[in-house]
Amino acid sequence: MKLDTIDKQLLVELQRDCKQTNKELSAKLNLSVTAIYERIKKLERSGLIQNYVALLDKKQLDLGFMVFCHVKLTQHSGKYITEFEREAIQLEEVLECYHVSGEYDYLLKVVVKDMEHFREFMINKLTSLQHIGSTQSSFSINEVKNTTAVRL
Amino acid sequence: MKLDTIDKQLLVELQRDCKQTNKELSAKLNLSVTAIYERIKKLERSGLIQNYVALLDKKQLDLGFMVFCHVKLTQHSGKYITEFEREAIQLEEVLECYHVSGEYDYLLKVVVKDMEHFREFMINKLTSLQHIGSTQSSFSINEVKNTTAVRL
DNA sequence: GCTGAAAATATGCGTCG
DNA sequence: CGACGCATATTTTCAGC
Repeated sequence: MKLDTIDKQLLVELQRDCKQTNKELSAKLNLSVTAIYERIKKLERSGLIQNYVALLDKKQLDLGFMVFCHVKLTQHSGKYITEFEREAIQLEEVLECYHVSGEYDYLLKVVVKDMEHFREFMINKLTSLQHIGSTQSSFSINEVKNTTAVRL
Repeated sequence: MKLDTIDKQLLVELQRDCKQTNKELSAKLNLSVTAIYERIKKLERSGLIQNYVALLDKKQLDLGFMVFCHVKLTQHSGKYITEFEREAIQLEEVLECYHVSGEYDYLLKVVVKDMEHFREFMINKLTSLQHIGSTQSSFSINEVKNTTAVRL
């Protein structure tokens, strides 16, 4: 889909705060409420806007402990990869999972309450997955930047 | 803030789709529209709901190339750390940046169009930051899971 | 893309358990 | 205190141009 300057401004705004009313957006972008409405619907239909979500404060939910787990599989056949991925997706502590290049096969972003819970996760969930070779974990000491908004 | 079962269900729903109407939510949770409204306002006021955002399809925006950059600083004094972080935050290609434990000091999630653009980013932006020692990059081969929603 | 009206929703209030 | 129903302010959504 081809985007003009107004579409891009609109996406910048919606990535920042998707609960703004069309009226507010129309004032910012100097367009009528209907024009804003039509543009947003078009962006939604095209799939460019995937969904609208609420972002929560993980600290308040006792999920302030973030760990990046690098995972190596024992073998790399298609069957092993598919099986590992199917199981990894199910783990609620795993917010993100990427098949990556380099020494390790996967990079996982894991969110738990504290070290105790991470230990539980490692023992009972991650290392008991099929085909897991070795893992290496890095703990987040400080979240310097974390945004879902991309440049336009 | 103390959350009961209904609050948790509400947060599950809002993490999935924050554009649902209070009417839809009231049907799902068997509560009145007003009760849903009051609960959401309370969750917003407490800061537990941080914000509402639109998530976009990066592929369609020509940002389908994701790279994880592990960064080592030349020194680790407070001054160097602060300076690196202040500069890293500014980079639009960097969606996330964490100070982490382990061999490398930082883990960055970088989003660009393709390898060419990543090369540009490395040469002109990342490696020209102050106090950068070495870096090691892993390319995302496959995004297996990527969610913003946490368990409740 | 705009204006203007209709339908749906959000929001504030008084009241009840 | 928190849930409810009702009344009204706002917003969304849809014609017609």
